[in-house]
Amino acid sequence: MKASVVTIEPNGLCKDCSIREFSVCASLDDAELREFEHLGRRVHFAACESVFSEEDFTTSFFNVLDGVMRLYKLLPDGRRQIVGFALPGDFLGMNVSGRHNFSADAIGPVTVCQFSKAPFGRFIEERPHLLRRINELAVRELSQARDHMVLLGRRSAEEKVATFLLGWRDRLTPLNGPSNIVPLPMSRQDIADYLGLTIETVSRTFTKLERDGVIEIIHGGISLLDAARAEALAAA
Amino acid sequence: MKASVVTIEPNGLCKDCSIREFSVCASLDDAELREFEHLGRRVHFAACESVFSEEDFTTSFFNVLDGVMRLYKLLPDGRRQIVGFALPGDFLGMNVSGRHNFSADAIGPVTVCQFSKAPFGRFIEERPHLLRRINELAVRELSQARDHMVLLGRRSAEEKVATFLLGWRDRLTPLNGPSNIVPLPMSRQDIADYLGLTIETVSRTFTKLERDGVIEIIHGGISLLDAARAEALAAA
DNA sequence: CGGTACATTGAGAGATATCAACAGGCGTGG
DNA sequence: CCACGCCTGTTGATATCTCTCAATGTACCG
Repeated sequence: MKASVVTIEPNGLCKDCSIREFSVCASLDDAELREFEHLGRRVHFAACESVFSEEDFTTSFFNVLDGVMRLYKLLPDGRRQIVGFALPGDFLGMNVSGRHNFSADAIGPVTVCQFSKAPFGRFIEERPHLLRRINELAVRELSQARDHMVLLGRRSAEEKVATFLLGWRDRLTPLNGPSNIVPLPMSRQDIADYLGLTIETVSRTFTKLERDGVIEIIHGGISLLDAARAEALAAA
Repeated sequence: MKASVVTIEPNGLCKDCSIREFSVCASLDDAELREFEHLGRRVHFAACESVFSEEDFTTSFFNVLDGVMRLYKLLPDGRRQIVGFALPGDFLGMNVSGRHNFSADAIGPVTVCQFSKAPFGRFIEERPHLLRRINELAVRELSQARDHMVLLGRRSAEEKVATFLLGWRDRLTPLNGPSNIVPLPMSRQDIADYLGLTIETVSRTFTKLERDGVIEIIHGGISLLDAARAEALAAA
């Protein structure tokens, strides 16, 4: 959460954008895309930089192009709940109050496509299909949010960790292709704050899963040795 | 969660609808409203009836007119997480998969305005401002969902209960006007499943809050004696 | 009046948190 | 190139909060 010191570079072309099909822009045709290109600018963030903070006035929307971000809320006493991780293709900045309702920072180096609120709003105004796409993303997020509530409220530590690993693997699949190697760019503390646990419990649970032959802990992630058993532990 | 035995009555007029200003329909003008009237039908549900179930194919959208519903998800072993309570003005049925992603049943008698999916979809198609309104509701729900994640993942039992009581009071204010009497139409079990606690812990926490002079437990709800202290206990 | 469902209360158990020590990796600097 | 220190992660011992199991109480309804 360092101060924001970003680098901006000229936009690449939307049609070459690797994440276009996953993103809001998937709903735009070629002509619209060319117009759209002028609205966004590519911005880089270094590891641990803040992209925006809860309660900031929203001035931009962000489309994640590369890297991973943590999205979180803090209680006044410092307790933190990570409400999600943002991956390439994710769209951030929607709100009703004019303020962000969570904070976001880069976990590793991150590239985003940043859109100023007003011009982007005008662009949407005339393109209901883009609005429909945005709504679709919001509704999908809402569904994920509800799943996560179930996890936070009703699952044991082991179920939480197993569910997280499988869910994270599944989210990475469209980006990296299917694999049993699951990279975990976030820290144990991040995982703990995402799952509503402490760092120690996360660590112990990882170790237990490894002892049980479900995973192997490797540098920067885990290897999923027994996906079937992990599924069973996740309790659907 | 009884089988659905509903009664249907002819529609009243949208313009007389008491919850119109809180609802999706707030975005419609008089002419649209007259057309809109023909799309929805008023449907009643008795206490504990199921309105729809998770994994059901969505065939309708619902606008709650009267009563309270619990929205919940179940784990395979029966553990339940209530993901929200629906009040008059709430709009249900948005999804991306074509299936509901939670179950909904009436807590007491409930009246909804039910819209068949296809005609409603067509109506929206031509009215981007309605879509914008729906999107606004989705984004607001998303924000609430994230707040609830913080509660589930990072708050103590006492904080959870205090937060719930204050939040519930605030949600009722636009409907009933401000009051320190907070009706609780849902059971202790419902509250427990909403807060990620057991019924016993909820009961004990209520009792403790009463002993401490923060609330008084009354029939069908509580009286908020010391709102300031409750706010403090809720830890913002 | 009795029965049922819901709520409260109590005693004890258990899962996760807390507090504390230790290990390993990595970069820095001698 | 090695030594040191820092940061992250792991492991252990203990505490504590919430859950579980059980009993009792209370309101509603036939």
